[in-house]
Amino acid sequence: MQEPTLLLLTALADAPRHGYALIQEVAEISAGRVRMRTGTLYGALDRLLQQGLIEVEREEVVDGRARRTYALTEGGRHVLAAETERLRAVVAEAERRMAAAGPNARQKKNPRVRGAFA
Amino acid sequence: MQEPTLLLLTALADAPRHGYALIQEVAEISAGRVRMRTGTLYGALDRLLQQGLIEVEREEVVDGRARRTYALTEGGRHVLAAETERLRAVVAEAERRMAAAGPNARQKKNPRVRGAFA
DNA sequence: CGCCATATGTCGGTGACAGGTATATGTAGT
DNA sequence: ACTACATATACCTGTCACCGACATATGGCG
Repeated sequence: MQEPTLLLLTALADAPRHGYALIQEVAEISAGRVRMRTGTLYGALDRLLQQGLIEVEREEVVDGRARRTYALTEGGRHVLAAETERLRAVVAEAERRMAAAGPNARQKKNPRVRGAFA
Repeated sequence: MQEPTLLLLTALADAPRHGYALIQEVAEISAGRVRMRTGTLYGALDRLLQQGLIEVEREEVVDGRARRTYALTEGGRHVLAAETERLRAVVAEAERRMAAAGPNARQKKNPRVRGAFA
């Protein structure tokens, strides 16, 4: 599971939401870092729907615009819980190792951080 | 960045290691969950090398077998730190939302967790 | 001698995601 | 009235990380 998908499940964790609202919610959760495209969104929703992690809670028409609201299923909630648990363990391990190497980590003169995405 | 790559950086966080040792280290970190294939490993190493996040620390021949040892660069250490920080925030947010919905989360009769990978 | 662990690498396929485009309506600015 | 933007859905194509299989080679064990 990649980050966009994880953020989607997270955005649905406290309340059901429709597609467009999820884009905004994801942007908010990630502090503006992740601007999810519609292609990514609806592709991911289809996938999650198929996996039974989310379900269509209701379909309505608001102001002449169709709106489909999605909700986490029980299974989706379990997967999200397991995923966060797993990630927390990895994060803890990474931090433990960085701390262990920190004191005597050798310093190079030319870090030369090329494209570094983060 | 996907999990295999993150685990690779984590495995290098406390000490330099060579390719094959990284596969075992990753398995250990993930409690046996992730069994990294050589295709994934060397592809990822090439990518990380190119991005300047790791570097070849030394090449030697041990018992007739070539061994290439990789180490995190300064840049790689920064990226790993940023990545863990970011993930920690997402995990915290997901847990906060799950707790917020938990008390009154409606229970469905047919969870029907299909392939759920986690 | 065969099998396994160690150790490196390549190649083809798959699937998630990015980016662009299409469609349609309501709202706000000029 | 025209333009631009926000809301809201959906498809389609390309890219890239990862998977699985295969290839190659040495050393140790039974």
